[in-house]
Amino acid sequence: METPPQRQRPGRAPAQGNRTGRPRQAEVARLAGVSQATVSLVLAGRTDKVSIAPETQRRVLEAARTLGYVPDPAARRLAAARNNMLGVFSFTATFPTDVRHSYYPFLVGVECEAAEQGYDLVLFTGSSTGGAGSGGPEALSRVRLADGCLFLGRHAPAAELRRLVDDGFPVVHLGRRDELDGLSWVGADYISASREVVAHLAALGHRKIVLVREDDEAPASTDREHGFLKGLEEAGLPAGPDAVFRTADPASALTPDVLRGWLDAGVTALVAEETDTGAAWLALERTVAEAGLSAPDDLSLAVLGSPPPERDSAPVTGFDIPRTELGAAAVRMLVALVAGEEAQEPLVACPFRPGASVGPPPTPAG
Amino acid sequence: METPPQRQRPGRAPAQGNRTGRPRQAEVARLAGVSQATVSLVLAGRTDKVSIAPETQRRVLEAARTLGYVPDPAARRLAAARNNMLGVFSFTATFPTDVRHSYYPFLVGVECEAAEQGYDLVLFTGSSTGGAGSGGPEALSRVRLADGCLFLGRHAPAAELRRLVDDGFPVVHLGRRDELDGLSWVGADYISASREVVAHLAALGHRKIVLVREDDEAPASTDREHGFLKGLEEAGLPAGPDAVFRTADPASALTPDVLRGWLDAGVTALVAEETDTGAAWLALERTVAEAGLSAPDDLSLAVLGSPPPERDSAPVTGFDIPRTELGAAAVRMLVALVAGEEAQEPLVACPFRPGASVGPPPTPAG
DNA sequence: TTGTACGCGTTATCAA
DNA sequence: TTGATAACGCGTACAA
Repeated sequence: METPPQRQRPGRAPAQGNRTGRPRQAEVARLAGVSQATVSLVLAGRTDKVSIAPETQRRVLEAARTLGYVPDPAARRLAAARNNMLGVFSFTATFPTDVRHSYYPFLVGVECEAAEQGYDLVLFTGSSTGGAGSGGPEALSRVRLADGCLFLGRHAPAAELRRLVDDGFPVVHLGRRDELDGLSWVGADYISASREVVAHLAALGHRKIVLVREDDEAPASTDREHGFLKGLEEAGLPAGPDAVFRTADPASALTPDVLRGWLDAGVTALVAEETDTGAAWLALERTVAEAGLSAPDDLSLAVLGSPPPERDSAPVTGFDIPRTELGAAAVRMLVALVAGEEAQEPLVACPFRPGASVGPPPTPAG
Repeated sequence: METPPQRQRPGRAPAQGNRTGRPRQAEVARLAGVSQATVSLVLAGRTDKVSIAPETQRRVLEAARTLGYVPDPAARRLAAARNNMLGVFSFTATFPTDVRHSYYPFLVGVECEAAEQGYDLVLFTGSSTGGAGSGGPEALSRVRLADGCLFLGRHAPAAELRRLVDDGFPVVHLGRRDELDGLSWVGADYISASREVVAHLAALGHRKIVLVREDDEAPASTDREHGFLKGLEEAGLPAGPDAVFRTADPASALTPDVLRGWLDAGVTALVAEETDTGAAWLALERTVAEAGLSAPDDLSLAVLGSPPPERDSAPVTGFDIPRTELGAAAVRMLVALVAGEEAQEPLVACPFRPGASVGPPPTPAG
């Protein structure tokens, strides 16, 4: 074997060995006896738009196969602004110790739909863990490796998101997010679902219903209240301030006395919102038990969402949050944005879930 | 070579608006009144090696802050071959429906240690889901976006891994993997841990011990057998072929009759390997119950690993697999490789776990 | 101490 | 149909 002692000509003619040790299009081109541009065209499959001699195509493809050519994702993204990858950024630790609070169900849908759409997934871990660029604006900036990015969690910093959106980087937020205009999001239709729960109760004859909720300004909370009030209105029921019991600490504020006060006032059904912690529902459930009452005999109970899955008791009336479907919908929207299309319908319906905790109101005289 | 006066001056003076709408170093340079190279130096903090006027540095930093400059990860990777990100690739779905079979515990350690080391994490979903480049060699190639990559799962295709390794791309495999030389890996020290379990049994007085294992050539299985046999040897116990019961289907092959046969032959302790499915241990446990026996009175039982966590009965003697620590160790090794250093010790010790399923051998005559 | 020039690997636009 | 050539944004020898 004779390796002529050529001293590395700089630039022009690509030598056989490059920094990465892996063939680039230039090498393929040399082997196929064509130009690098032709290689790019053939490999990108754009042969219909520019039309290249079949024989040439064959040579290029074979050369690529021989050399084991694989495109460099970074270069692809840099040059074409696309590399067929979607980012997912979650602000809480992606792999929390407590699995219940994770975004697992969403991610199942995301992963599945991304594959369906022919995109690969790239997950970025949150800055909460104190990674490389935590704190700085760089933390969010790395998502630019992908063609677009999905954001999970309520606490996505507005400024950074704003920046991405303003730069025209495709972003979809999982969960309603109205204060940032221009930001696309998909979310569960808590309003309709909550209204439906109230309608169900009203249809059974309940005339006085109280909502127990936490003191939180998150859309997920306010949406539920809106839907609840709307449901009361539509059923012709009083929707005064007494209809909503709002407290920062349901566990201590929701005492058996409070509960009995409601019943004495004619309340026959209680509805609790569901949150990350499930505090409102858990407090309600516990207080009812402490007061020696039980649903649906003494009163009806419903939850605006799904109660923590750890209980194996009878199902509670409420609605299901279609987390997997939400993830999939988010991916579809992101793909649309990446393709330069308009974002579609952001709301995903929550199916009503009948349960054993709701019945007709008890007759007044027992 | 002179560039003739073309319209739309190429390169030289970067206009204010670029494709991404986001400032690049050139813009920062213009605002600070320096060259783009200076910006790069200052921003990279290499001011000690080239030494730049403090005043200049101040101007550059301020300009960068004013414009809200953030580096482009793709460009960074392309130019410098580094972007401070570590990849994680798992071949089974990253978010399986069945959480027990996931790599969750590993990932907890990986995420934590990556943050510790100042690296960001990028997760690539497996080709199993049928993503963009499933099947093709491109599936694995996208990991090149990161500085190095961690691979999870037994089924990482050898050819693709070989390619990455040959190209000098830093790769660490989670789990022993010897058939690919040059491939770095970290794994649990099943051999020592299994030996220790046998030593524990021998010290209690057991003289005849049988290992129940599946018919699998995975290192995780063979390592356990090696350690088991080594333990027998060191205790001066017979390590003949009878000492290992190997079957493709423990559930049907491990009958109460087989079990009684062992006891009649003087066997006083049984050891099962732990695998993904836990088939060997589950079969053993069930058969013992069916035979009307119980541990540790009638015989001693141990498992080479941790039994499925769903049981809330007494702890079984065996060893713990330090999954989280394994993830962390893998990250440390990967960081070393990325830095061009040698890979360190690949084995992580599995702590012995005392349990209630092991005791002294029953006295022959009851 | 700072600026010039080039390369990283790909896509895209033109002439030829 | 194909082949130069220019970006894409950043890092870095080397020259000034």
